[in-house]
Amino acid sequence: MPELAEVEYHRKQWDPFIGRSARVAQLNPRARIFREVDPDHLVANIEGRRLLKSLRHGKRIRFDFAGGSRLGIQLGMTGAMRMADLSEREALDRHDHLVLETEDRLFVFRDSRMFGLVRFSAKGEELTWWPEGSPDVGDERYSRDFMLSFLERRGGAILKNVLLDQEGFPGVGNWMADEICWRAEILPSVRCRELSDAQKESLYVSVRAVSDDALRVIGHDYSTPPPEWLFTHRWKDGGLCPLPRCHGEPLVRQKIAGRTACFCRACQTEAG
DNA sequence: AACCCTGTTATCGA
DNA sequence: TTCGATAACAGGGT
Repeated sequence: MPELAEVEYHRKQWDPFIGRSARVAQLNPRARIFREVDPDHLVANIEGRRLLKSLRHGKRIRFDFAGGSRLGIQLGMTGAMRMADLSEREALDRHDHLVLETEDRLFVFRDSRMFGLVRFSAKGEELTWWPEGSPDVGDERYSRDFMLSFLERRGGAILKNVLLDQEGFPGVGNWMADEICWRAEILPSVRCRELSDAQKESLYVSVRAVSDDALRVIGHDYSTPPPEWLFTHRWKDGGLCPLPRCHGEPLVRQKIAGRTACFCRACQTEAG
């Protein structure tokens, strides 16, 4: 389920862990999420070390432990972080692939489909999996120039596809991409090089606005977004555009660039 | 029972 | 090179 704001919410679920150390209570080394790490190495360098802080970049989470160990978590389609009471130790799910236990809590990473990923770097090992120095879309330092040069580089590609590219729009997923296009009043099927300057400006403003709104509402406590967002209507059969200007045009669902896109034919246009 | 999925990567061919 | 379509991953919801 997770993109930018959902990932932020999941990251915070382990906040009570900060300042404490844990032992690994459950880890299935054959689970696919460990395909890029050596589980023994990970365990040896995490157990007994205090968690110092957590960070997020786009859809990636990072936990920094005392002694220089860094644990990376990517939630994939179905990943979830949670805190649980010690009493739940006997009731763990078969998809709870990584469970850390402090003196009074369990901290669980669950992922049923296992499209998620665990990464790890001990002290001195290179952080190849963490993007440094390129702000994600939820960061106010995410700049116009960065977005514009990425759009230029991918000029021949379909906008929806480019919005989903984590290199250019770190954190954007399927619903955010649709929400961004809808707020910018641009059809998701346009080629990037067809966008006018005004549309590109509108796109940038929408990227930042959707990211900030999502972090504020969903990232804060997983609230349901208000009906003013496309979000609330996009999966409903017979969903109507909530913008007053088109008087409730039926929303269209269509596969674009391999993913289901949802848009309003009246509000969103091709050319600027 | 068939079909869907808020993600990512590899591969093929245009 | 760049892009899009497709499959694959593996499970659960409708």
